[in-house]
Amino acid sequence: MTSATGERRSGNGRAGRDPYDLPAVLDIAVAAFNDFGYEATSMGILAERLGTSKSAIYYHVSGKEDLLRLALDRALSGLEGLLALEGATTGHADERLRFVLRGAVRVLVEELPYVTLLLRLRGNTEVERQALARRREFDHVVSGLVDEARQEGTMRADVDARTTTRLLFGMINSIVEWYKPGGPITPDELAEDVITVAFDGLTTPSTPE
Amino acid sequence: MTSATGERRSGNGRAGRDPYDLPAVLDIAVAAFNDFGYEATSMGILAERLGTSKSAIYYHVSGKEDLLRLALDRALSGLEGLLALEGATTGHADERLRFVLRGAVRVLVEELPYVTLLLRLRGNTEVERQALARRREFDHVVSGLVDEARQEGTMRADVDARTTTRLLFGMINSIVEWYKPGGPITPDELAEDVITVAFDGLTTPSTPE
DNA sequence: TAGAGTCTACTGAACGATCGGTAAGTGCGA
DNA sequence: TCGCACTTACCGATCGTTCAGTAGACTCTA
Repeated sequence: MTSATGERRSGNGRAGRDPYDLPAVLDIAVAAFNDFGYEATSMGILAERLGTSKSAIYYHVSGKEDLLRLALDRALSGLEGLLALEGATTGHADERLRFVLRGAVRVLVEELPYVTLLLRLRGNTEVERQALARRREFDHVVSGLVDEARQEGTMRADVDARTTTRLLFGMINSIVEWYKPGGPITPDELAEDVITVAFDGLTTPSTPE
Repeated sequence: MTSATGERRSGNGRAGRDPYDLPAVLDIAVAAFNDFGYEATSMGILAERLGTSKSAIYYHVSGKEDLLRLALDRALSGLEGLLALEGATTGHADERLRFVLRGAVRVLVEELPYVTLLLRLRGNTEVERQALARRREFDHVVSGLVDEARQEGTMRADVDARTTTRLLFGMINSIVEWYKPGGPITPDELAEDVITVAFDGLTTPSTPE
């Protein structure tokens, strides 16, 4: 028997297992959403993974969409918080951009399942559309940093600005599809690699002779 | 009334509309799968988009999963065909890699909805898992090219090879999420931009003085 | 300290809606 | 008359959700 929060401790109403709190339910729900996709995850298999009944979930949240809303808010809060930090608001655009990109990698890794869910949205429901709007706003701010860095002259201007931003995000966002925390590469190394590849490219650096 | 294949031409059994053939059904199905997600797309709304009944779809395909299988096969065939071309098999690794990346962008744009569907798979069913296996095999071959280019010395070796490949694919695959054919940027320009950003990075090139 | 009542955290059965898919019938051009 | 390309009607299964009930820990009163 695998229990998420340790052994039975009594104190609850029913069976011999710790009662779930909302964060624990959310963790397991988001993991399932990422495994199967949100739509393909039924409340039934969610209950199975939690080791409870379907209806028990409704004690903690008001429904399936509520789980999604809570999860997306967590991911978006992490990203939005990043933009409020000092490193993102002061200094040269080039430095601010690097700060935000490093930070984005950090948030992405720290909140991996939540950001993964966010990045796979399709916008079917109102909850999803609102989350997508917040995500676009984040993208928009970073896009502004790219523009500034180009005007500063530190960033190449022979590639369209929008294309640049999108390729940049494509690279970073792809991390959720393959990065495994606890693996051989640390989050800091990952952020460093992203900055290196993004700014300097894959070609062997020409050493001054 | 919007009709995909022109105006009514008679000749069918029931209503006054051209009969669908399989490719036409597939096109509309894949578009719907991409709009809502495969699981979230019901045969009912698929029929609605086709302007027919649910059961009419079953005249053309054996079921929902069959539509998915046909669509994924089309995307994968495009990518696999690319690896068989001469430019992908002869020459320096660096040149072959650039050829394949350019080609990947081309296939991605030409078969945009189909590749989009492929890149969003979660592996819930056997059909999806087999498609993912073929996709991994494609990735594996390109990954080999990256390895060769590093050994040739043309590609930087201070970033982990797997990480390099994944960031590269992340950048390219992200194209399906934002590229709109018929927009201001042509597929050739897009491929060129990808190669530029990937190999030379975003930093302003230092002009020899 | 007994007993009544309250609260938390569920259980199990059932709901109407919708799912993918099937069966049988049919208008119409060849 | 044949058969292509559908049609309407319907199937059992599963969906997210609701509801009444309840075991056990806790609090309050006498």
